[in-house]
Amino acid sequence: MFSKACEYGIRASTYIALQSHEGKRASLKDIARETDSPVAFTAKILQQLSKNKIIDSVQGAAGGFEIVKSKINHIKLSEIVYAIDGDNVYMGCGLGLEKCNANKPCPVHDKFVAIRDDLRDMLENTTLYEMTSGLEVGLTYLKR
Amino acid sequence: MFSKACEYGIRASTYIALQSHEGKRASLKDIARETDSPVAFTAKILQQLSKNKIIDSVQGAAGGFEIVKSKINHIKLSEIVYAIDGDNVYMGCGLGLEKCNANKPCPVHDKFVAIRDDLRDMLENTTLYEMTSGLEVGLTYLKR
DNA sequence: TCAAAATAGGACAATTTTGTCCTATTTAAT
DNA sequence: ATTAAATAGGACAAAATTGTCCTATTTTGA
Ligand code: FES
Ligand code: FES
Repeated sequence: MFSKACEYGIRASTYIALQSHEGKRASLKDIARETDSPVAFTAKILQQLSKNKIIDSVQGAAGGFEIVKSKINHIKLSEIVYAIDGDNVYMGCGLGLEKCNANKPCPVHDKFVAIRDDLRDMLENTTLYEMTSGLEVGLTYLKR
Repeated sequence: MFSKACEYGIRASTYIALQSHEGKRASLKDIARETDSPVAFTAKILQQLSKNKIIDSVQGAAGGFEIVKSKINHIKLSEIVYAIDGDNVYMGCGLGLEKCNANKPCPVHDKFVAIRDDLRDMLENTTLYEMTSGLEVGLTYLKR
């Protein structure tokens, strides 16, 4: 569904949101540990998210990554997915034809678009805040 | 969503079904041309589908690939996807945790499972026959 | 000022996926 | 029988994705 990079990116963003909500800055090491992700690879992804203004990075000792509190409620999964995986999730054809196109649809077009739209809706309606709410009370997990 | 191999596999199977329905056997060359897929790579995928009893292959001159007419109506997309991509579509976690697990769910579990189940339903309820019906009348396409 | 701790970023390596090429085998037609 | 046309399958190559390593830079705090 999503690339590994995107999966790591969502998990990392969620953890950063969780920490930021408590006023804590998250270090790369912590993020990688708490999301069970490879450290250096995660670093690259965080750079990408930072360039896309989804997270903020602070260099230097006591630096790390954070998300402005007021944004946690507004950042949607769709933004993260788009920043890392691009628009394939939203525009791709289920059978791999060059872009989905209703004017020359593949045989699964109608059924596929319905599912893809549900997925888009889901991503556009799920905020980082929503992602963190179950974590705090031990209802959901970012690693096992 | 699906791997390239799987996309090619679905397109190839659909074309073979279309030809078999008219009593014609499809050659690798024709299949690759009519689905705009790389010939040798498609050959490997057809072998896989053949081993999984989804299509039949006939060696020798005038050989090719075909699907028993009575099966066209019964072969579901889910079987093709499973034969090529395995069970990741059905069991995978949206955030990449080792297998989806409702007892230790990731933060998108509930929403993701709903979409994944819709996708599964779609694949399990779409037959090759249904895939071909629009092709014959020029309503849908296997390439552009 | 200096050392330590952290991110930034370039270069590289490993793995997986995608794709090609060549030879063997099978079958039909001559 | 021989040849031609087709799939089977192994070995290999290319490309994309995933992951590592090292150095530079930034910042804090002693
Ligand atoms: S054309 Fe294939 S999904 Fe729209
Ligand atoms: S645990 Fe992640 S989707 Fe079910």
